[in-house]
Parts: sequence; structure tokens; C-alpha cells
Amino acid sequence: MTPSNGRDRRNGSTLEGVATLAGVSRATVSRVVNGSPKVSPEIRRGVEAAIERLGYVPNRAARSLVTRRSGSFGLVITEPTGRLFSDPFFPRVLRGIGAELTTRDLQLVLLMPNSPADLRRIGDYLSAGHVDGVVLVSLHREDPLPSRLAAAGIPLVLVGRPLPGIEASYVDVDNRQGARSAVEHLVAGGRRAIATITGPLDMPVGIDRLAGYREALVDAGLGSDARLEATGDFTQESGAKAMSRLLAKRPNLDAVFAASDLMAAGALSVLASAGRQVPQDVAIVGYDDSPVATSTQPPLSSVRQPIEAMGREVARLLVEAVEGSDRVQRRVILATDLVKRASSAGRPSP
Amino acid sequence: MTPSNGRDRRNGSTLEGVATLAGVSRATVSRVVNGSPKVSPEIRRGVEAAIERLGYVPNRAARSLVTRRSGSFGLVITEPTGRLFSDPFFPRVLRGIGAELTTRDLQLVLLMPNSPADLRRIGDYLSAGHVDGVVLVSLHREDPLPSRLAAAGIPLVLVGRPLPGIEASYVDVDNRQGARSAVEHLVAGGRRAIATITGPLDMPVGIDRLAGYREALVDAGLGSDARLEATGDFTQESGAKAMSRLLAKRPNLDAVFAASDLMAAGALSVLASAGRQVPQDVAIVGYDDSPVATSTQPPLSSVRQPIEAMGREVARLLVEAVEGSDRVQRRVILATDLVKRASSAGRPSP
DNA sequence: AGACAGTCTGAGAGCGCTCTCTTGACATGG
DNA sequence: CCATGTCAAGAGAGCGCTCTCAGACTGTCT
Repeated sequence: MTPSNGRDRRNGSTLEGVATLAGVSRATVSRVVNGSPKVSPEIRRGVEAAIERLGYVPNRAARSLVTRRSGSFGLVITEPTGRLFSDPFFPRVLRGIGAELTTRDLQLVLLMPNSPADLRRIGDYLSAGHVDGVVLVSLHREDPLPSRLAAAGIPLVLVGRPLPGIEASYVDVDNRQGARSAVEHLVAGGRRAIATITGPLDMPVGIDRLAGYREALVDAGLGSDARLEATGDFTQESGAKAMSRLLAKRPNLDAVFAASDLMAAGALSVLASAGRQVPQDVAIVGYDDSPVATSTQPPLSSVRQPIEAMGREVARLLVEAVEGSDRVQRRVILATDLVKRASSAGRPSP
Repeated sequence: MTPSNGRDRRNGSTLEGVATLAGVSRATVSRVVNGSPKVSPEIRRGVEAAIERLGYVPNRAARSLVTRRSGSFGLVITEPTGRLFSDPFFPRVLRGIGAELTTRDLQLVLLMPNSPADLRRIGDYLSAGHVDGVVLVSLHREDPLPSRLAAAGIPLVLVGRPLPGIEASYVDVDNRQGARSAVEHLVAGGRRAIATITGPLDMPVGIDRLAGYREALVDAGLGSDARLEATGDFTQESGAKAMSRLLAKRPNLDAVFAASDLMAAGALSVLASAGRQVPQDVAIVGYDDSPVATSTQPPLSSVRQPIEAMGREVARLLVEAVEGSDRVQRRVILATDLVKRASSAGRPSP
């Protein structure tokens, strides 16, 4: 009987094989493969040639068995295919993380619980140490994962600041500053009655962007006014509704800062049907600099976030946490960038 | 010196530990863990109790080392964050695949090459047998992966029918039939000059939907007319441009079948500015049943695709391929579903 | 009663790798 | 000339698991 175990072995070569061909011991080949400095150049060359000839690739399982590292990170997405999926935020973060990990030869394992049962088994899987670290994308308030992982000693990094009460490293963009810059831009354009359409106020993103808006108003000596604030949920529809409410409450508003481009687009359509000219009568700035920003009429000014960079930062943090032994929590906040387009052009003349 | 290898062991328990506690051999515990039938009930219970008490979780690396299975599949996405990401197709497929794999305790490893170099190392990684199977999402014509994987004997399943010349198992939706059903519906609504805005004609999706459109016209005895066809690239903007061209070529058209909802939305805005009433003057049907379909004015009729089901099917096919030893190529085609909304309401009276 | 299936359990090898410890070769210093 | 140090290379154990094979029982048939 051949040693084929029911399934062909993709590549027969092992450390042993390489060692034999190169006329050295397994240990030496291992040193070469892992870039140990204590191998003489000539032997190194010989081993490398043998590796090349055999097309040798290390067996991750074997390595992992002894090093107790899996070489992979888990990415958990706890979101019912909602917002996270319809806007391109998520894929971009993913790409950033992926880019960083690929260069380091690390793998990303995707985990998407669909049920509490799934969540449990995913928790088991992660705490069993099958991954070296975990990224959590959209955290719900009483998600059991952070504490389970902490208990198991598995490094964790969150995408986006968590709600108070959850302690973990995270990477976020500076939502507050982003909102500020948008409002400051509107002020600079001569606007005085600046309204906002906020995101959900039980989410840090929603809270922070509103806070930035208020701060900027105060700084500009404009003070805040509850009639200038309406809450949305990031969708286009909610933006439209919020805009209608704002127009009812403060018909004389001359600018709107929307906490997402989709909401801004919704607002735009309501303004159009209300006969308000954008940007002449009402200026508007969105958030995310998503694809819709350029396809609206007029194109939307928007706050751009460095989302891929965020993903890369997440990966880097995780790698650091795995390699270092300290369990210090880190947070990285990335700056945003205001993209000016026609929707917020300044008043022709004051 | 403690045996802690620089890093804490999440869970000390091994087969050995469970065996000792239960007073049996490693082999017996292994049988219980793997559900072998040849274990007497009482011993099984004892072992299960021990497993429970120790919180034992099998070490995947060790298992994988001997079984030569990794318990994971690779998902390769070769797409420059384009269309695939802005429309929710991709996340939904992902979710479908994930759902199926989670119930089977298999892992999904995400791979997103950003450069030819990445692609090469991903190819190395996959052919080295680090995964049991591979899913390829959007395949480019001279992607080297299919042949490399075939050579390495790694099961492969594609999402979407590949271009001719590439041989592999795949799962797809019935684009042709989907397009047919849309056009048949327009015909049934009394439309006679039915135009189409196609997708890119170098992609199977684009080709198939156009073919379905033509077939339906022929079947209805309407024949086809090049002036009724315009090509887009699935984006809203391209849809708008295509609609303008169609209106120029055939001002008297009374219906449009667009190969994506985004293009339909673009077409809608052009029709509005051209003063054509939808659906009174021009009926329109989109494709994908994406979120935009319900937020346009009027809401879009659209062809719905069972995308999650597609993902699940992909996973199932892959599992089958890994477990079975035959290398037979399989294809699974899923039926679509026409969702009727206001945009394609029939003519009031003929 | 003895031979023989049949069933369950244990012993033990070995998967491919890392890593500590030891050996061996050579140079240096007393 | 031997003791000592340095550095490259090899020997060998062992990571946690699966799986074959052999052994210990039980029950059945002649």
C-alpha cells in the first residue's frame, strides 16, 4: 500500500528531504528557512538550492504545533448584513487588514456568526487559541467576546472606539475632528444657521460627530440649538426624513452637516423638492466620502476617512500585541480629511 | 524554568489529560471526540464528562498534521475594490459561504491580492496545501490560479460562470432566465419597444443577461434591434449615459431592461429629466434587487438572485469535492425571482 | 469444552517541525 | 602544549493528535 493517505500529498518535500539532498541536518535547514544568522554562507546556499529544487514549503501545521502560534488572526463581524455591508466601509477595512497581513505571511480567518449558537462556537474556537489574535468589527453592548478573549489571554483589537465599559485596544478615525472641520468649513463659507443630521446616538460614531459639530458651533460663537439637530440612522431614507423635520423646525437654516453621505443624499432630494438651491440657499457637507458623494447633484463635499490605513493599523497593532508580551492597551486615532465639492461652495457675496 | 513557551497556553488540556482523568487511553478519547461508533456508552459518558470538566478543545494543528487536512478553505478575491465591493453582492456570498462552513466547523481564510507579488505568494500558499479547497470570486481571463490549483490537486469552486477556456466547478444564478423573465414581464405589460442597458460584454453576466433579453424578444415575436441596446458597466453613471444614447437612437421606446439596479437608477434620472413618466411612458426593470431598488422613485421592479444560497452552494460543493475522491466538475445554477414594483406597472389600457 | 467470531480498548508509531543541548573544529592565550 | 572560548552543525526529544494493529473480553457454535 502506498503511503498516500486517501488524498494526494501536494508536495512531498519535507525538512528531512531537503536536509538529505543538501547533505545537512534537519536543524540546519530549519535555521535557513527561519533566517537564523548562524549558518555559514556556503551551507546556506546549498540548502537554498535544495529548497528551490524540491519546491519545499514548510508545513504550517507542524510548525504551529511546536511554536504554539497559528499564524492567523480571526476577524469577527457581528452585524446582520446591515449598514456595515451596504456601505463600503467594511470591505475597505478588510482590504487594509489583508494587505498588512499578506506581507507578513499571516492569514485572516473570517467569522460571521448568524446566531447565538454560532457566536458561542466562534467564542470557543477563538479562545481555544486557534488564532493568535482577534479583530472585532462592530461591537454590540453586551457582546461576550471581549471578556472571553481577555480571560483566554488572546490579543484583541477593535475597529472603532467601543462604548464605555469595554476595555480593549482599538483603532478609530477622529470623528469629532472630522465633524468639526466640516462645520468650520461651512462657517468659513458664511453660513450661520447650520443644522446637522446625526447618526444613531447610541453609537460612538454618532455621538462623536455630533460632539464635533457642537464644538465647532460654540467655537464660532454660534451656540447650539436643538431645532438644528435631527437624528438619522445613516441611511438615505432617514436623511430625507430628518431633513424634512429640520425644514419644519427651522425653515431659515442655511447649511446642513450630515453624518453620512447617504443621509446627505437623502437631504439633498428633500431640499430639491422644497425648492431650496444647493449650495446657494443651503450648503451641505456629508461624511465618508463614499461613491455616492460624487454622483449626487451637486456633488457632495464630504469628510474622508483613511479606512484602509485603519485596517493596516489594526493589523499592525495586533502583530505587536502578539509579539510583545506586555498587555498594554493601545489606541490609534487617525485624522480625517475634508473634500470640498460644489455642495458647500461659499455664498457668492455676504 | 516553567514550560511556558514565552506565551501562555490558553488551555492546558490535551487528549492525554482527558484520557488520564477518564481512566482510558488516548485512542478512546480520540474515538469519542471524533464520534466513532465503537465506544461503549458508559465509557463514552465518562470521557464526555472529563472533556467537559477540562474544557478540552482539540488542537487543530496536531490533528491537521496527521490528517493532512487543514479544515479551512481559501477565498480569493481578485478585484480592485471595484464594483464587487460597492454592491452588496460580495458580502452576501461571503455570508452564505460562512454560514455553511460554520456549521461544519470549517474555517474561511480570506485572501485579497493587491499586487502580482501578492498573487504569487497566495498561489504558493494555496498550492502548498494549507487549505483544503479554494473559492475564487471574480476571475480574470488569465488568472494563473485555476491551473496552478488544478496541478496541485486542490479542489476549486468558482462563484459565477467563468469565461470559456477555464475549466472548473462553479455556482451561478440563471442570468439568462432572469433576464428573460424581466423582459417577458414587460411584454406582458403591453410593451413593444423594449430596450436594454447591458453590463460589460466581456463578462459572462453581461453576456448572459443580454442573451436572455434577446431570446425573450424573439419568443415574443418582437425581434431584436441594435438601436435598442446600449452597453453600461453596472454603475449608475453608465446607466444614465446609456439611457441618453437609447433615447437618442430610439425616442419611441416604451420599456427598458437594465442589467443592474444601479444602471436602472441612472436611467430613471435621465428619463425624469427627459420628461418621460415611469411607468406610464416607459416601464423599467432592473436586476439584483439591491437596496436602491426600493429607494428610487418609483421603486424598481427587479430580478432577485438567491445570493446567500449561492454562497452556501459553493461551500457545499467544496466540501463534497474534498470528501469525495472523484475530480468531477460540477455546476450548480440557481433560479432567479422577479420582484414586481411600480416601475414596470402595465399600461393602463392598450 | 474448545474453537471462533465479534466487539471494544490500549499500545505505539509517526505526522513535520522547532529548539535545546551537545559535539566538533578551530583559534587564542597562558 | 593544553586549557579555554567561539561558532557552526547535528542529535534527539517532543508538540498533540490519528490510526493501525494487537490484545482482552464476551458470546456462539460445534
